[in-house]
Order: sequence, then C-alpha cells, then structure tokens
Amino acid sequence: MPKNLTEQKILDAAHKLFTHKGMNGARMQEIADEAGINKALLHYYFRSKDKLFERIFIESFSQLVPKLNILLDNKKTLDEKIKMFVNEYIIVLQHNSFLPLFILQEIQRDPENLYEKLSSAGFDSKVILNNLQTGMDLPVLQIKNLMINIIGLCVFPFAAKPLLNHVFFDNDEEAYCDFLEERKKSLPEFILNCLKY
Amino acid sequence: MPKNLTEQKILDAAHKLFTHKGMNGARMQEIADEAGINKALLHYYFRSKDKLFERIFIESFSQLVPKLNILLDNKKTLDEKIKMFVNEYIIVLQHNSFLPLFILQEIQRDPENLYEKLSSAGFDSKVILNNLQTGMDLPVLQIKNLMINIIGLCVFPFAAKPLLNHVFFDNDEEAYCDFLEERKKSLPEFILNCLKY
DNA sequence: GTCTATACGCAGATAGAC
DNA sequence: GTCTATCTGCGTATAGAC
Repeated sequence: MPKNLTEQKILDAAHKLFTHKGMNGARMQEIADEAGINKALLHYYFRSKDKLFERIFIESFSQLVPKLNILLDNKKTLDEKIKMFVNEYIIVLQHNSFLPLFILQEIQRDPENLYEKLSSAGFDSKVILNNLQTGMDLPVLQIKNLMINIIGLCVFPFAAKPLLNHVFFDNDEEAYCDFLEERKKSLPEFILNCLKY
Repeated sequence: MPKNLTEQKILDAAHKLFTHKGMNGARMQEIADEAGINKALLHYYFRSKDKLFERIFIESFSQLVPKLNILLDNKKTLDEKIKMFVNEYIIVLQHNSFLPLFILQEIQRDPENLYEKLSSAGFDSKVILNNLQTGMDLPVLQIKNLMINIIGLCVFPFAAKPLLNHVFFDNDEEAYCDFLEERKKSLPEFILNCLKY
C-alpha cells in the first residue's frame, strides 16, 4: 500500500498511459492530467520519467512471471499444468489487456534490461525446460516449440486486440470478452490435441 | 524502382529505423545518419516524418495481406491451404523480422488508420470466414479462433524474438534461424492435429 | 539536389513561492 | 506537498547559399 493518495493517483495514471502508449508514446503532461495533478509533482514523487516507467513496468510484468512456475508443479499431470497455466495466464491478461504489447515493446526497446528483470523476478528457463522434458520424453527443441506456442497463443489475442476486435467482432467489446472467456477453455484442448499423435 | 539512388538510400534507412524502433522511437537524425545524408534532405524528399513513415508502413505491411488470400484458394484442400499459408507467411517474416512488432505497435498507436489501409489493400475478413466455413462445417466462432491461432503462432516468434532467442537459444542467431526453419514444417502439423478430433 | 545554419515547438526537468 | 514559472535540450521543419 503506497504512502498517500497522490502517489497512488500518479501510479494509476502512469500505469494507464504507459501500458496504452508505451514509454516513448506516453507524455508526462498526459500522466499529470490523468492524475489530476501538476507535472512538477510527478518529478517530486519519482524524480524522472525513466524511474516512473521502471516502477510501472516491473510491477506489471512481475504479475506474469510467477504463473510460468505453474509448469514446474510436479504434483500435477501435464494436462493439468497446461490447463491451469493457460487459465491463470489469461486471467492476468484480462485484467491487464495492454500488458502483452507493453512487454513486447520493451523486448524491442531495451532487451538487456528485460533479461535482468526476468532473472531477478525468479525466472529460469533451464529449470522449466528440464522439468518438462523429464515428464514428456520429447527432444528439447520440441519442448521449446511447445512453450513458445503456448505463450504465443495466450498473448496474441491481447497484443493484437484492437485489430482483431474490429475485424472479427465489429468492435463489440462484449463479444470480445466472451470470445476470450470461451478461449480459456478451448485453448488448453487445442494445445493438448496437438500433443496426441 | 525509385527515381534515384538517394531516395532509395533514405527508404532503406527509414525502413530499418522505423521497423526497429517504431514511429515514436525512431529519430529523423538517425535515419539521415544511416542513409549517409543530411537531415534537410529527408524533408526535401518526403516533406515530413509522418509522410515518410506512412510510405514505409504501407510498403511493409502490404507484403503480408496478399498471403491471407491463400486461404481463399478453392483449388486447394484445407491441409494444403494451411501448409502453404504458414510457409509463405513465415518466409515473408524471415525477410522482415521486425514487421510483426511494427504492425502491433501501429495497431495500438492508430488503429483507425490501420483498418482503412487493410481494406484498401484488399482484405475482407467476411469473405475469408465464409469461404473457410463452407469448407469446414464448424461454428463461426471456432473458425475465428482458428484464424487467430494460426496468425498468432506465425507472428509471435518474431514479435518476441530478442527475448526468446536469449531465453531459449543463448542469443545464438544461427540456432534461432534453424528453429524458425524447422517451425515452417512443424507448425502446420501442430495446427492440423488440433483439428482432428 | 545537397548542404549549413537556424527557427520553432514540445517534452522533461528544475527553481522557488506558498 | 503542491503550485506557477522557467530553463534546457532535443526533434522536426524551414531558409537560403551553393
């Protein structure tokens, strides 16, 4: 819980603007307006745009990292892992529609920075890959492929949402929500089917 | 073929910078440097940054649109359509690694603008959906789901490339190329498997 | 066509009153 | 803590010489 109300208003406004427009697209003035305060106050609380962005970005992407570790839970079968992972991953994204594109932009803008954050958030791809491999008995490359497929399938409908919603659902927001809701169930089936051959 | 060499050098430079950094991230000075010419010359040839960007963006994304119409070719079976589409789509992306994120950023930055361009490039989702539906006998929602899956699976490895290459291939560029090459074959199988149940 | 020099505006950041 | 006013630098764009 943040110290006071102003700080929280700034964080909320910054979250909205940064996730919608990215680091380069968002303006400090816009953030101040959105928060209903003055530009100078932003700097009083967070010193610089970089620092404010850093704060928002870490808070946002950190929500996703723990979900990856669902794939490590040895008490579950592969089926259960995938179902639970997809479900929880999509739930986070439903509450943060702009997160995927936000992260993708950062992947491009400053990859080195992101690797460090991933590590310090407790992500280790080798552990996950090893774990999956002992449970599945497939070549490593196929496991990598599978992970990329799973994540891509979760992420893409959000990253491309404005376009997909227009093309496939005539910009009907509710229809798109239904579509995502349905997808939480159908996607694990889609993925698991591919593994049965 | 452009009128002269300078114009071509500018277009090449602009293409590189815009696709790597997006409209907001790219700087006119950088583009001029990359082209080995002066900033003023950019404006002499293209008047404004907006106009230059417009030119590059249309040229880039137009390469992808025609590929979507592969799905309309009634001389092919569904299997063949999907195989050919995935293959050709990925080939374009291999020659334009930054295209996916470039387009995703534009989806966010100015969606309205993009819809118009899609239409004028000859894209009509309803025609494609209708065509697929008569061939497949599935509910419309499932067809939409399928299309989103196919495109997402093609696009994601490129949109997230810098991160995926680091996490799964230790930044070995060649390994990542091999992975994409292999994927051109395995992806259609992955998708078609899901449809056989 | 291509350059140098410069105008102009905007965005991030600071100074200082309250 | 919060404001107004202001500085500084950068990025786009233009003027004008060659």
